[in-house]
Amino acid sequence: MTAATGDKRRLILQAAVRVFARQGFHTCRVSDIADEAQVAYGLVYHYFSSKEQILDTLFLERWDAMLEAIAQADASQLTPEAKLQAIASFIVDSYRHDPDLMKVIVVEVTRAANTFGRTHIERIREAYARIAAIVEAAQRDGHFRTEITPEFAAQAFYGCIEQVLTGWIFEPEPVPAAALERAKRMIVDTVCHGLAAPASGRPARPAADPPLPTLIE
Amino acid sequence: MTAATGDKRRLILQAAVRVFARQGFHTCRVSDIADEAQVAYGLVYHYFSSKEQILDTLFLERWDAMLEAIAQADASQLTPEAKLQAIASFIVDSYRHDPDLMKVIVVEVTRAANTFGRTHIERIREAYARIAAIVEAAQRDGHFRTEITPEFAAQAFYGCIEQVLTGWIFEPEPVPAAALERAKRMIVDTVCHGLAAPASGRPARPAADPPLPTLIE
Amino acid sequence: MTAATGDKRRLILQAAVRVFARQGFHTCRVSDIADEAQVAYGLVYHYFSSKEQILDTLFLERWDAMLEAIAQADASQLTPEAKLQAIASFIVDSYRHDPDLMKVIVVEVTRAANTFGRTHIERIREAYARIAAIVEAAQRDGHFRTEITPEFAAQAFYGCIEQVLTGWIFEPEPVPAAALERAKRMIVDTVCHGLAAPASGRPARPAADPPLPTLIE
Amino acid sequence: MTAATGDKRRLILQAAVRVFARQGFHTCRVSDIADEAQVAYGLVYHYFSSKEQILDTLFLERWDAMLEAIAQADASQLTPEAKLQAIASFIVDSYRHDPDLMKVIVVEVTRAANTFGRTHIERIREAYARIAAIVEAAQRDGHFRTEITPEFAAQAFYGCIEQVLTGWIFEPEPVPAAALERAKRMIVDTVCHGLAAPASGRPARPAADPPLPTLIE
DNA sequence: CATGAATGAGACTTCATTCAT
DNA sequence: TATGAATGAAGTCTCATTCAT
Repeated sequence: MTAATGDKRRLILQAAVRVFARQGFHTCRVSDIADEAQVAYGLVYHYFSSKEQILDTLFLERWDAMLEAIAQADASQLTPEAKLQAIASFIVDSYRHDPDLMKVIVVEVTRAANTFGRTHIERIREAYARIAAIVEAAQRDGHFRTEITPEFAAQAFYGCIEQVLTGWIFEPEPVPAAALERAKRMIVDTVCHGLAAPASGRPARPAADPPLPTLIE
Repeated sequence: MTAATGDKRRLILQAAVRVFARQGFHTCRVSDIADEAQVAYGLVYHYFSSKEQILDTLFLERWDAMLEAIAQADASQLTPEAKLQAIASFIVDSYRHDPDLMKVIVVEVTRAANTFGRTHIERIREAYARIAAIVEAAQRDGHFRTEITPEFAAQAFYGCIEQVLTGWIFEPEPVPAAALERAKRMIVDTVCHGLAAPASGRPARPAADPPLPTLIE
Repeated sequence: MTAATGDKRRLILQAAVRVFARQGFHTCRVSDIADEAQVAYGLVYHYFSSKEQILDTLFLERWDAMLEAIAQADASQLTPEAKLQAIASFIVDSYRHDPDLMKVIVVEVTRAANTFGRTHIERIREAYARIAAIVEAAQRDGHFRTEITPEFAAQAFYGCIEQVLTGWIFEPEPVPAAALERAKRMIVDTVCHGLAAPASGRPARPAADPPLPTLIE
Repeated sequence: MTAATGDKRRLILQAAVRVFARQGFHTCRVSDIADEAQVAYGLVYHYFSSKEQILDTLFLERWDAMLEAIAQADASQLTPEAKLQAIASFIVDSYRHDPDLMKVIVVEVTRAANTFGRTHIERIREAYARIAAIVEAAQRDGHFRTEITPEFAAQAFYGCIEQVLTGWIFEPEPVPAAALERAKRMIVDTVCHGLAAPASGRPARPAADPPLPTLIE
């Protein structure tokens, strides 16, 4: 007996992660995936109906885990800031655990406004909505201020994380674990407390917004 | 004779923006661009050596304008927060002025880690570096606190903006001007002052970081 | 144990008839046959060496029955017209008994001039030859006139039948039994006595063949 | 200037006729057509959207010519028998003019009950209907007897012709012109006057239809 | 400058067939 | 017998790019 059923299927998925990460979804060929998995070309189509479906499968598996993580954070007894910390940690740890997979998800799905992003937009927005719900609750109980709408706050928080991931993705060398840990803290620190020095106080919103010069021709 | 030289060239570039925005770079055909521009197929190759070069041209034109805008902001006498405000405004106004172009740049270039993003990585990082320089100066003169590294701060700031843009990009309907204006302020407000209510004070960094449960299997 | 040996083999053949009839030989997959027969994929190849061989088997089984029927008709004491009637009846009854099988034979074999028709051409012509032999004998004993060559007469007779079958094959609904019976009679009536009204007499072959306008450019 | 526009398009159509006739639609490759036409592979797809569309084009062009020929025959002042003669002549002459094209139409379309035959069934039936109309008119004015329904008569007539064509199609050698001419006459003679010797008279329909032995098991 | 027909390499997908169990 | 995973050759269609006019 060789191995469990679905053995090769998992092999193909893992190979696809490496190939998509290395070459990009549009640039790689199905044969690249088969070669990487060391299986016959046709076997890819035995398990998946198309190249797209492989990516869909990868995304959905991982994204559902993230939705679950956000839900768990939300359901916890932590402070709002700690909840965001838990989410940021989950995503960063996901990256640590499988950087290629996170690269694929960020590069090929969540930003692919014309292809997979469009396909999975509902699932993606579900994550933002759950983060926004955490913020909204925090505003109600006074932990967070109300000038920032929850939806915007969720975008800022998630955008901050994704940008950090993007930075790592572009790095040629693996990112040291310490940098990952530092990023976890800085993400939440920045989003919760801002860049401004506390001394400077909150400028209580500039009395008159300085008319910013539009630099567009 | 009809118009100035380069007339058709500009027509093709503008058509490419619309087509790339609508269908995506990889999904569209050169003939789609020619059709959209209402010029002959071959003329596209008279002005550009490849489909890639069209996107390169679009990106470089716009990105250089952004680098210039950041430089201008940095060189100004504004407070650090106002400088960031100027940059955010520039980008949001760029979106208002030509949403398709910004969509193309964000979707097809700055996140395309395997293709154009890789090609233009130096130019892209130049923007982050310039923002980081603004933050660094602000830290030196006490406006900004030093717990957040300038590089990280730049990522957070730009990531926040790009996420907001991404949200708009995914919207089926045009975003109202008021929403754009509101976003400009919220971006800077969030990044500079954070989500936390001032009453809650800066938690002075939790004495002991709560060991966050890693949800990775 | 369930049933006799070759049980599954027969199951596969019957399933193949339905699948070939429904989808056509070229358009169906071997897996479609296995699914229809509710047997494992590999079992098809246990009993048959290829998809082609399944069709060959189906054709040969049925066609030999037809050759036998023609031979029986020929050997009988019936009048020539009754012999043709017996053959027409046999074919029509074959259709009634298993329309799918007849459809497969007509559509996939007897007209498939480049594939199976070519392969089985000898067997197919054997049928025409036997019909021609009946006509020839009828001409010798004065029942049939000699202006029509026996070979041509056989083609006309068989072609008439096959066209009627083809019409039924294209029908979406099953053909009522009464229509089948009517067709049996009309086929022989037409081929033996023609469309012309008896009053009009045989025009003794037009003295001068009117030069028919060739409509080919 | 080389040649008229559509030059290559016509070249491809003609090559397709030869290739479809030689190898069959399902068995040939698009590259075979391109090779036969001595044009680049891609040019085939410049003019036709698929291999299927090439066959559709060939069929429709020719079939419409046939419908027109039938209409012309019907509109003429000829006797019913001469009208059928004109139609048979047209089809036989079509075969003489381009045997490959007729082979393709008969083999790949009019009998392809699951593929092209189904697609073009309406157009095909239009031909039968027009022939039936001729027969019906002949019945009304007493030229043709009424025991055979016009629809059946049309099937018999057309089936007879198609069977003759099929015989030629299976011949390895070109059919001599004399054989074509002979066939034209025999087709109409058979269908109009039948095989039975005139002496034998019309058997006034057998008083009691002899119960024909069903040879089906 | 402008046109669009022509080229052909390349990629996805299908599916008949084999084979280990 | 029976199963269905595994194989890989083959074919359709796409489309960036070239080129003759």
